[in-house]
Amino acid sequence: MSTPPSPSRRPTAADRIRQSARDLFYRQGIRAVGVEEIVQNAGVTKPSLYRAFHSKDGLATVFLTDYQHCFWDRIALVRAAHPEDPHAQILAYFDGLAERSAAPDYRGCALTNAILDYPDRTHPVRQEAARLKHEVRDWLVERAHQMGATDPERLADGLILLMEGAYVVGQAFPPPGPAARVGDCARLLIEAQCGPR
Amino acid sequence: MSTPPSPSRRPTAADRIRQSARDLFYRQGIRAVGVEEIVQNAGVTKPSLYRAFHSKDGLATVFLTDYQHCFWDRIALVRAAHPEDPHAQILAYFDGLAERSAAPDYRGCALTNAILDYPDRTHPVRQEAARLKHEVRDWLVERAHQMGATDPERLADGLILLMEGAYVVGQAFPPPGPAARVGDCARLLIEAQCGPR
DNA sequence: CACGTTAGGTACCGATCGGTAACATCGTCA
DNA sequence: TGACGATGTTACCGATCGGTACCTAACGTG
Repeated sequence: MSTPPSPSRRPTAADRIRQSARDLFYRQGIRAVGVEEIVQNAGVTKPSLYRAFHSKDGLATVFLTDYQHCFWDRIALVRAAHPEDPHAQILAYFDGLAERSAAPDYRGCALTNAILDYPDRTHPVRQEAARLKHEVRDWLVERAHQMGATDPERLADGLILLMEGAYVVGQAFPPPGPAARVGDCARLLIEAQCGPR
Repeated sequence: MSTPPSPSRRPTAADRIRQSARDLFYRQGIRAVGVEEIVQNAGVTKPSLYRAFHSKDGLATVFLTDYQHCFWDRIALVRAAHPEDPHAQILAYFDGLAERSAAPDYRGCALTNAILDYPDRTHPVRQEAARLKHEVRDWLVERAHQMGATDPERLADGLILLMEGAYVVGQAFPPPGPAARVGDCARLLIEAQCGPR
Protein backbone atom coordinates (compact mmCIF):
# COMPACT_ATOMS: atom_id res chain seq x y z
CA MET A 1 0.00 0.00 0.00
CA SER A 2 2.72 2.48 -0.99
CA THR A 3 4.26 2.45 2.54
CA PRO A 4 3.89 6.03 3.85
CA PRO A 5 7.24 7.33 5.15
CA SER A 6 5.62 8.98 8.14
CA PRO A 7 2.97 6.80 9.76
CA SER A 8 1.20 9.78 11.31
CA ARG A 9 0.60 11.57 8.04
CA ARG A 10 -2.68 11.62 6.19
CA PRO A 11 -2.82 8.55 3.96
CA THR A 12 -2.56 9.02 0.21
CA ALA A 13 -5.66 9.56 -1.88
CA ALA A 14 -5.21 6.12 -3.44
CA ASP A 15 -5.21 4.45 -0.04
CA ARG A 16 -8.25 6.35 1.12
CA ILE A 17 -10.03 5.30 -2.08
CA ARG A 18 -9.08 1.66 -1.56
CA GLN A 19 -10.45 1.76 1.97
CA SER A 20 -13.63 3.48 0.86
CA ALA A 21 -14.11 1.02 -1.99
CA ARG A 22 -13.55 -1.88 0.39
CA ASP A 23 -16.35 -0.71 2.65
CA LEU A 24 -18.85 0.27 -0.02
CA PHE A 25 -18.21 -2.52 -2.52
CA TYR A 26 -18.53 -5.12 0.21
CA ARG A 27 -21.67 -3.73 1.76
CA GLN A 28 -23.59 -2.82 -1.37
CA GLY A 29 -21.98 -4.76 -4.20
CA ILE A 30 -19.69 -3.44 -6.90
CA ARG A 31 -22.17 -2.48 -9.57
CA ALA A 32 -24.50 -0.85 -7.07
CA VAL A 33 -21.87 1.65 -5.93
CA GLY A 34 -21.06 4.71 -8.00
CA VAL A 35 -17.62 6.24 -8.23
CA GLU A 36 -19.04 9.51 -6.92
CA GLU A 37 -20.08 7.80 -3.69
CA ILE A 38 -16.66 6.17 -3.37
CA VAL A 39 -14.73 9.41 -3.60
CA GLN A 40 -17.13 11.28 -1.33
CA ASN A 41 -16.85 8.56 1.31
CA ALA A 42 -13.07 8.71 0.93
CA GLY A 43 -12.96 12.48 1.25
CA VAL A 44 -11.20 12.89 -2.11
CA THR A 45 -12.30 13.84 -5.62
CA LYS A 46 -13.01 11.90 -8.76
CA PRO A 47 -9.84 12.82 -10.67
CA SER A 48 -7.80 11.35 -7.82
CA LEU A 49 -9.54 8.03 -8.37
CA TYR A 50 -8.80 7.99 -12.08
CA ARG A 51 -5.19 9.02 -11.52
CA ALA A 52 -4.59 6.03 -9.26
CA PHE A 53 -6.78 3.46 -11.03
CA HIS A 54 -7.49 2.95 -14.69
CA SER A 55 -11.25 2.70 -14.27
CA LYS A 56 -13.97 1.53 -11.93
CA ASP A 57 -13.30 -2.01 -13.14
CA GLY A 58 -9.62 -1.57 -12.28
CA LEU A 59 -10.52 -0.42 -8.79
CA ALA A 60 -12.93 -3.33 -8.45
CA THR A 61 -10.18 -5.78 -9.38
CA VAL A 62 -7.87 -4.26 -6.77
CA PHE A 63 -10.73 -4.49 -4.27
CA LEU A 64 -11.11 -8.21 -4.91
CA THR A 65 -7.43 -8.97 -4.35
CA ASP A 66 -7.46 -6.76 -1.24
CA TYR A 67 -10.49 -8.61 0.03
CA GLN A 68 -8.97 -12.01 -0.60
CA HIS A 69 -5.98 -11.02 1.52
CA CYS A 70 -8.41 -10.94 4.46
CA PHE A 71 -9.44 -14.50 3.63
CA TRP A 72 -5.86 -15.76 3.61
CA ASP A 73 -5.20 -13.87 6.85
CA ARG A 74 -8.04 -15.82 8.40
CA ILE A 75 -6.56 -19.04 7.07
CA ALA A 76 -3.19 -18.04 8.52
CA LEU A 77 -4.86 -17.65 11.92
CA VAL A 78 -6.39 -21.13 11.95
CA ARG A 79 -3.09 -22.58 10.71
CA ALA A 80 -1.27 -20.90 13.56
CA ALA A 81 -3.89 -22.11 16.03
CA HIS A 82 -3.65 -25.72 14.83
CA PRO A 83 -0.24 -26.28 13.27
CA GLU A 84 0.25 -29.58 11.47
CA ASP A 85 -3.41 -30.41 11.95
CA PRO A 86 -5.34 -29.77 8.70
CA HIS A 87 -8.46 -31.38 10.13
CA ALA A 88 -8.64 -28.88 13.00
CA GLN A 89 -7.71 -26.00 10.68
CA ILE A 90 -10.64 -26.68 8.37
CA LEU A 91 -13.10 -27.11 11.19
CA ALA A 92 -11.90 -23.93 12.88
CA TYR A 93 -12.51 -22.01 9.68
CA PHE A 94 -16.00 -23.45 9.25
CA ASP A 95 -16.95 -22.81 12.87
CA GLY A 96 -15.77 -19.23 12.52
CA LEU A 97 -17.77 -18.89 9.31
CA ALA A 98 -20.90 -20.11 11.10
CA GLU A 99 -20.40 -17.42 13.72
CA ARG A 100 -19.70 -14.61 11.28
CA SER A 101 -22.69 -15.50 9.11
CA ALA A 102 -24.97 -14.68 12.05
CA ALA A 103 -24.02 -11.00 12.04
CA PRO A 104 -27.10 -8.90 11.30
CA ASP A 105 -25.55 -7.19 8.28
CA TYR A 106 -23.63 -10.21 6.96
CA ARG A 107 -22.83 -9.88 3.27
CA GLY A 108 -21.03 -13.16 2.55
CA CYS A 109 -17.95 -13.40 0.33
CA ALA A 110 -17.13 -10.46 -1.89
CA LEU A 111 -15.74 -12.76 -4.57
CA THR A 112 -18.92 -14.79 -4.75
CA ASN A 113 -21.00 -11.63 -4.82
CA ALA A 114 -18.85 -10.22 -7.61
CA ILE A 115 -19.30 -13.36 -9.69
CA LEU A 116 -23.07 -13.09 -9.39
CA ASP A 117 -22.84 -9.35 -10.02
CA TYR A 118 -21.13 -9.88 -13.38
CA PRO A 119 -22.97 -12.56 -15.40
CA ASP A 120 -20.63 -12.03 -18.34
CA ARG A 121 -17.95 -14.69 -17.91
CA THR A 122 -15.45 -12.66 -19.95
CA HIS A 123 -15.66 -9.56 -17.76
CA PRO A 124 -12.25 -8.85 -16.16
CA VAL A 125 -13.70 -8.32 -12.67
CA ARG A 126 -15.47 -11.66 -12.82
CA GLN A 127 -12.41 -13.44 -14.17
CA GLU A 128 -10.29 -12.13 -11.32
CA ALA A 129 -12.88 -13.32 -8.81
CA ALA A 130 -13.01 -16.76 -10.41
CA ARG A 131 -9.21 -16.99 -10.39
CA LEU A 132 -9.06 -16.26 -6.67
CA LYS A 133 -11.77 -18.85 -6.02
CA HIS A 134 -9.67 -21.46 -7.78
CA GLU A 135 -6.82 -20.73 -5.39
CA VAL A 136 -9.13 -21.50 -2.49
CA ARG A 137 -10.09 -24.80 -4.05
CA ASP A 138 -6.42 -25.69 -4.57
CA TRP A 139 -5.77 -25.04 -0.90
CA LEU A 140 -8.72 -27.19 0.15
CA VAL A 141 -7.64 -30.07 -2.09
CA GLU A 142 -4.21 -29.94 -0.49
CA ARG A 143 -5.69 -30.07 3.02
CA ALA A 144 -8.05 -32.90 2.05
CA HIS A 145 -5.04 -34.82 0.80
CA GLN A 146 -3.20 -34.29 4.08
CA MET A 147 -6.28 -35.43 5.98
CA GLY A 148 -6.15 -38.77 4.21
CA ALA A 149 -9.34 -38.43 2.22
CA THR A 150 -9.99 -41.33 -0.14
CA ASP A 151 -10.74 -38.79 -2.89
CA PRO A 152 -9.29 -35.39 -1.91
CA GLU A 153 -10.93 -33.49 -4.76
CA ARG A 154 -14.29 -34.91 -3.88
CA LEU A 155 -13.98 -33.85 -0.25
CA ALA A 156 -12.73 -30.41 -1.26
CA ASP A 157 -15.68 -29.96 -3.60
CA GLY A 158 -18.10 -30.90 -0.85
CA LEU A 159 -16.50 -28.39 1.50
CA ILE A 160 -16.69 -25.72 -1.18
CA LEU A 161 -20.40 -26.34 -1.63
CA LEU A 162 -20.91 -25.91 2.12
CA MET A 163 -18.75 -22.76 2.26
CA GLU A 164 -20.44 -21.06 -0.64
CA GLY A 165 -23.80 -22.17 0.62
CA ALA A 166 -23.09 -20.53 3.97
CA TYR A 167 -21.94 -17.34 2.24
CA VAL A 168 -25.26 -16.83 0.48
CA VAL A 169 -27.62 -18.45 2.98
CA GLY A 170 -26.23 -16.20 5.70
CA GLN A 171 -27.77 -13.35 3.73
CA ALA A 172 -31.03 -15.06 2.79
CA PHE A 173 -32.19 -16.28 6.20
CA PRO A 174 -32.31 -14.25 9.40
CA PRO A 175 -29.86 -15.61 11.97
CA PRO A 176 -29.60 -18.24 13.17
CA GLY A 177 -30.33 -19.75 9.76
CA PRO A 178 -28.97 -22.82 8.00
CA ALA A 179 -25.54 -21.19 7.82
CA ALA A 180 -25.18 -21.65 11.58
CA ARG A 181 -24.85 -25.41 10.98
CA VAL A 182 -22.13 -25.26 8.36
CA GLY A 183 -19.58 -26.45 10.94
CA ASP A 184 -21.70 -29.48 11.82
CA CYS A 185 -22.16 -30.34 8.16
CA ALA A 186 -18.44 -30.04 7.46
CA ARG A 187 -17.77 -32.48 10.32
CA LEU A 188 -20.19 -35.01 8.87
CA LEU A 189 -18.74 -34.68 5.40
CA ILE A 190 -15.15 -35.06 6.58
CA GLU A 191 -15.96 -38.03 8.82
CA ALA A 192 -17.79 -39.73 5.97
CA GLN A 193 -14.74 -39.44 3.72
CA CYS A 194 -11.85 -39.74 6.18
CA GLY A 195 -13.41 -41.85 8.92
CA PRO A 196 -13.61 -40.78 12.59
CA ARG A 197 -10.41 -39.32 14.02
CA MET B 1 -51.76 -15.33 -17.02
CA SER B 2 -55.09 -13.78 -18.11
CA THR B 3 -56.04 -16.91 -20.16
CA PRO B 4 -56.41 -15.75 -23.77
CA PRO B 5 -59.78 -16.85 -25.18
CA SER B 6 -58.26 -17.74 -28.53
CA PRO B 7 -55.01 -19.75 -28.20
CA SER B 8 -53.80 -18.72 -31.66
CA ARG B 9 -53.96 -15.00 -31.00
CA ARG B 10 -50.99 -12.82 -30.24
CA PRO B 11 -50.44 -12.88 -26.48
CA THR B 12 -51.17 -9.75 -24.51
CA ALA B 13 -48.51 -7.14 -23.96
CA ALA B 14 -48.38 -8.03 -20.27
CA ASP B 15 -47.65 -11.67 -21.04
CA ARG B 16 -44.99 -10.80 -23.57
CA ILE B 17 -43.38 -8.55 -20.98
CA ARG B 18 -43.45 -11.30 -18.35
CA GLN B 19 -41.77 -13.69 -20.76
CA SER B 20 -39.17 -11.14 -21.76
CA ALA B 21 -38.46 -10.24 -18.13
CA ARG B 22 -38.14 -13.93 -17.27
CA ASP B 23 -35.43 -14.39 -19.90
CA LEU B 24 -33.50 -11.18 -19.27
CA PHE B 25 -33.78 -11.02 -15.49
CA TYR B 26 -32.62 -14.60 -15.20
CA ARG B 27 -29.70 -14.31 -17.58
CA GLN B 28 -28.38 -10.91 -16.54
CA GLY B 29 -29.82 -10.19 -13.11
CA ILE B 30 -32.63 -7.82 -12.22
CA ARG B 31 -30.70 -4.65 -11.58
CA ALA B 32 -28.52 -5.12 -14.64
CA VAL B 33 -31.49 -5.11 -17.02
CA GLY B 34 -33.16 -1.87 -18.02
CA VAL B 35 -36.87 -1.56 -18.71
CA GLU B 36 -36.07 -0.34 -22.21
CA GLU B 37 -34.33 -3.64 -22.97
CA ILE B 38 -37.26 -5.60 -21.57
CA VAL B 39 -39.87 -3.93 -23.75
CA GLN B 40 -37.70 -4.08 -26.86
CA ASN B 41 -37.12 -7.80 -26.33
CA ALA B 42 -40.86 -8.25 -25.81
CA GLY B 43 -41.76 -6.31 -28.94
CA VAL B 44 -43.87 -3.84 -26.98
CA THR B 45 -43.39 -0.32 -25.68
CA LYS B 46 -42.60 1.18 -22.34
CA PRO B 47 -46.06 2.55 -21.53
CA SER B 48 -47.45 -0.97 -21.94
CA LEU B 49 -45.11 -2.12 -19.19
CA TYR B 50 -46.18 0.60 -16.81
CA ARG B 51 -49.84 0.03 -17.63
CA ALA B 52 -49.56 -3.63 -16.58
CA PHE B 53 -47.09 -3.32 -13.70
CA HIS B 54 -46.66 -0.64 -11.09
CA SER B 55 -42.94 -0.29 -11.53
CA LYS B 56 -39.78 -2.22 -12.36
CA ASP B 57 -39.79 -3.51 -8.80
CA GLY B 58 -43.36 -4.71 -9.26
CA LEU B 59 -42.38 -6.56 -12.43
CA ALA B 60 -39.36 -8.02 -10.63
CA THR B 61 -41.59 -9.34 -7.86
CA VAL B 62 -43.88 -10.98 -10.40
CA PHE B 63 -40.80 -12.42 -12.08
CA LEU B 64 -39.67 -14.06 -8.84
CA THR B 65 -43.02 -15.73 -8.21
CA ASP B 66 -43.15 -16.84 -11.85
CA TYR B 67 -39.65 -18.25 -11.53
CA GLN B 68 -40.47 -20.11 -8.33
CA HIS B 69 -43.37 -21.83 -10.09
CA CYS B 70 -40.72 -23.53 -12.24
CA PHE B 71 -39.02 -24.78 -9.08
CA TRP B 72 -42.21 -26.28 -7.72
CA ASP B 73 -42.92 -27.80 -11.11
CA ARG B 74 -39.57 -29.54 -10.87
CA ILE B 75 -40.46 -30.74 -7.40
CA ALA B 76 -43.79 -32.01 -8.72
CA LEU B 77 -41.89 -34.04 -11.31
CA VAL B 78 -39.63 -35.80 -8.80
CA ARG B 79 -42.64 -36.41 -6.55
CA ALA B 80 -44.48 -38.02 -9.43
CA ALA B 81 -41.41 -40.09 -10.33
CA HIS B 82 -40.97 -41.36 -6.74
CA PRO B 83 -44.34 -41.22 -4.98
CA GLU B 84 -44.28 -41.89 -1.23
CA ASP B 85 -40.48 -41.95 -1.28
CA PRO B 86 -39.10 -38.64 0.04
CA HIS B 87 -35.56 -40.01 0.05
CA ALA B 88 -35.64 -40.70 -3.68
CA GLN B 89 -37.43 -37.41 -4.36
CA ILE B 90 -34.69 -35.39 -2.70
CA LEU B 91 -31.90 -37.28 -4.39
CA ALA B 92 -33.57 -36.97 -7.79
CA TYR B 93 -33.74 -33.22 -7.34
CA PHE B 94 -30.09 -32.98 -6.33
CA ASP B 95 -28.93 -35.21 -9.17
CA GLY B 96 -30.89 -33.07 -11.60
CA LEU B 97 -29.35 -29.96 -10.09
CA ALA B 98 -25.87 -31.37 -10.59
CA GLU B 99 -26.67 -31.92 -14.24
CA ARG B 100 -28.20 -28.52 -14.85
CA SER B 101 -25.34 -26.71 -13.13
CA ALA B 102 -23.00 -28.00 -15.82
CA ALA B 103 -24.73 -26.04 -18.57
CA PRO B 104 -22.27 -23.54 -20.07
CA ASP B 105 -24.47 -20.52 -19.35
CA TYR B 106 -25.81 -21.70 -15.99
CA ARG B 107 -27.07 -18.84 -13.86
CA GLY B 108 -28.16 -20.58 -10.66
CA CYS B 109 -31.32 -19.70 -8.78
CA ALA B 110 -33.02 -16.41 -9.60
CA LEU B 111 -34.16 -15.99 -6.00
CA THR B 112 -30.64 -16.36 -4.66
CA ASN B 113 -29.33 -13.99 -7.29
CA ALA B 114 -32.01 -11.44 -6.43
CA ILE B 115 -31.12 -11.58 -2.75
CA LEU B 116 -27.49 -10.84 -3.55
CA ASP B 117 -28.58 -8.19 -6.03
CA TYR B 118 -30.49 -6.26 -3.35
CA PRO B 119 -28.33 -5.87 -0.22
CA ASP B 120 -31.03 -3.79 1.45
CA ARG B 121 -33.02 -6.27 3.53
CA THR B 122 -36.09 -4.04 3.49
CA HIS B 123 -36.33 -3.86 -0.30
CA PRO B 124 -39.62 -5.42 -1.48
CA VAL B 125 -37.97 -7.51 -4.21
CA ARG B 126 -35.55 -8.98 -1.71
CA GLN B 127 -38.26 -9.65 0.85
CA GLU B 128 -40.29 -11.54 -1.72
CA ALA B 129 -37.25 -13.65 -2.64
CA ALA B 130 -36.55 -14.40 1.02
CA ARG B 131 -40.18 -15.37 1.59
CA LEU B 132 -40.09 -17.87 -1.28
CA LYS B 133 -36.82 -19.33 0.04
CA HIS B 134 -38.48 -19.97 3.39
CA GLU B 135 -41.16 -22.01 1.65
CA VAL B 136 -38.43 -24.21 0.19
CA ARG B 137 -36.95 -24.75 3.62
CA ASP B 138 -40.36 -25.68 5.03
CA TRP B 139 -40.75 -28.28 2.32
CA LEU B 140 -37.30 -29.73 3.01
CA VAL B 141 -37.95 -29.93 6.75
CA GLU B 142 -41.14 -31.85 6.01
CA ARG B 143 -39.30 -34.32 3.78
CA ALA B 144 -36.51 -34.72 6.33
CA HIS B 145 -39.13 -35.55 8.92
CA GLN B 146 -40.69 -38.18 6.66
CA MET B 147 -37.24 -39.65 6.04
CA GLY B 148 -36.86 -40.27 9.74
CA ALA B 149 -34.01 -37.85 10.35
CA THR B 150 -33.02 -37.59 14.01
CA ASP B 151 -33.14 -33.80 13.67
CA PRO B 152 -35.17 -32.86 10.56
CA GLU B 153 -34.31 -29.17 10.71
CA ARG B 154 -30.64 -29.96 10.90
CA LEU B 155 -30.79 -32.21 7.86
CA ALA B 156 -32.86 -29.66 5.94
CA ASP B 157 -30.34 -26.93 6.74
CA GLY B 158 -27.50 -29.09 5.50
CA LEU B 159 -29.35 -29.79 2.27
CA ILE B 160 -30.06 -26.08 1.84
CA LEU B 161 -26.36 -25.29 2.21
CA LEU B 162 -25.55 -27.83 -0.51
CA MET B 163 -28.31 -26.56 -2.81
CA GLU B 164 -27.37 -22.94 -2.49
CA GLY B 165 -23.72 -23.84 -2.79
CA ALA B 166 -24.42 -25.60 -6.06
CA TYR B 167 -26.41 -22.63 -7.35
CA VAL B 168 -23.50 -20.24 -6.99
CA VAL B 169 -20.58 -22.61 -7.55
CA GLY B 170 -22.13 -23.71 -10.82
CA GLN B 171 -21.45 -20.17 -11.99
CA ALA B 172 -18.03 -19.73 -10.42
CA PHE B 173 -16.25 -22.84 -11.72
CA PRO B 174 -16.25 -24.10 -15.30
CA PRO B 175 -18.05 -27.45 -15.58
CA PRO B 176 -17.62 -29.99 -14.25
CA GLY B 177 -16.95 -28.07 -11.04
CA PRO B 178 -17.77 -28.81 -7.42
CA ALA B 179 -21.48 -28.44 -8.21
CA ALA B 180 -21.32 -31.72 -10.15
CA ARG B 181 -20.88 -33.54 -6.83
CA VAL B 182 -23.85 -32.01 -5.04
CA GLY B 183 -25.79 -35.28 -5.44
CA ASP B 184 -22.96 -37.30 -3.86
CA CYS B 185 -22.72 -34.88 -0.95
CA ALA B 186 -26.47 -34.96 -0.37
CA ARG B 187 -26.30 -38.77 -0.19
CA LEU B 188 -23.54 -38.62 2.43
CA LEU B 189 -25.41 -36.05 4.49
CA ILE B 190 -28.67 -37.98 4.42
CA GLU B 191 -26.99 -41.28 5.24
CA ALA B 192 -25.16 -39.69 8.15
CA GLN B 193 -28.41 -38.43 9.63
CA CYS B 194 -30.89 -41.15 8.65
CA GLY B 195 -28.64 -44.19 8.40
CA PRO B 196 -28.26 -46.35 5.26
CA ARG B 197 -31.52 -47.29 3.60
C1' DC C 1 14.59 29.47 -5.46
C1' DA C 2 12.94 26.35 -9.23
C1' DC C 3 11.18 22.22 -10.14
C1' DG C 4 8.17 18.05 -10.57
C1' DT C 5 5.00 15.30 -8.12
C1' DT C 6 0.66 14.74 -5.92
C1' DA C 7 -3.35 16.42 -4.81
C1' DG C 8 -7.98 19.07 -4.95
C1' DG C 9 -11.70 22.02 -7.37
C1' DT C 10 -14.88 22.75 -10.85
C1' DA C 11 -17.20 22.10 -14.60
C1' DC C 12 -18.40 19.26 -18.03
C1' DC C 13 -19.26 15.15 -21.48
C1' DG C 14 -22.53 11.64 -23.69
C1' DA C 15 -25.17 7.81 -22.24
C1' DT C 16 -28.47 5.55 -19.68
C1' DC C 17 -31.56 5.08 -15.83
C1' DG C 18 -36.78 4.56 -14.19
C1' DG C 19 -40.92 6.72 -15.21
C1' DT C 20 -44.67 9.75 -17.54
C1' DA C 21 -47.78 12.83 -20.56
C1' DA C 22 -50.44 13.33 -24.65
C1' DC C 23 -52.20 11.55 -28.56
C1' DA C 24 -53.02 8.18 -32.43
C1' DT C 25 -54.55 3.56 -33.85
C1' DC C 26 -56.55 -0.86 -33.82
C1' DG C 27 -59.91 -4.74 -33.01
C1' DT C 28 -63.93 -6.17 -30.60
C1' DC C 29 -68.51 -6.06 -29.23
C1' DA C 30 -73.00 -4.02 -28.61
C1' DT D 1 -72.27 2.65 -36.55
C1' DG D 2 -70.38 3.99 -32.33
C1' DA D 3 -68.05 3.45 -28.06
C1' DC D 4 -64.44 1.31 -25.51
C1' DG D 5 -60.28 -0.94 -23.92
C1' DA D 6 -55.83 -2.25 -25.17
C1' DT D 7 -51.89 -0.92 -27.54
C1' DG D 8 -48.46 1.86 -30.16
C1' DT D 9 -45.91 6.39 -31.01
C1' DT D 10 -43.28 10.16 -29.72
C1' DA D 11 -41.31 13.04 -26.85
C1' DC D 12 -39.97 14.18 -22.62
C1' DC D 13 -38.58 14.47 -17.38
C1' DG D 14 -34.87 14.72 -13.60
C1' DA D 15 -31.31 11.88 -11.87
C1' DT D 16 -27.38 9.27 -12.16
C1' DC D 17 -23.89 6.73 -14.59
C1' DG D 18 -18.52 6.28 -15.74
C1' DG D 19 -15.10 9.25 -17.25
C1' DT D 20 -12.33 13.65 -18.49
C1' DA D 21 -10.25 18.53 -19.36
C1' DC D 22 -8.25 22.32 -17.23
C1' DC D 23 -6.37 24.86 -13.77
C1' DT D 24 -4.58 25.67 -9.09
C1' DA D 25 -2.44 24.69 -4.33
C1' DA D 26 0.70 22.27 -1.42
C1' DC D 27 4.75 19.64 -0.98
C1' DG D 28 9.67 17.55 -0.85
C1' DT D 29 13.97 17.57 -3.26
C1' DG D 30 17.66 19.36 -6.22
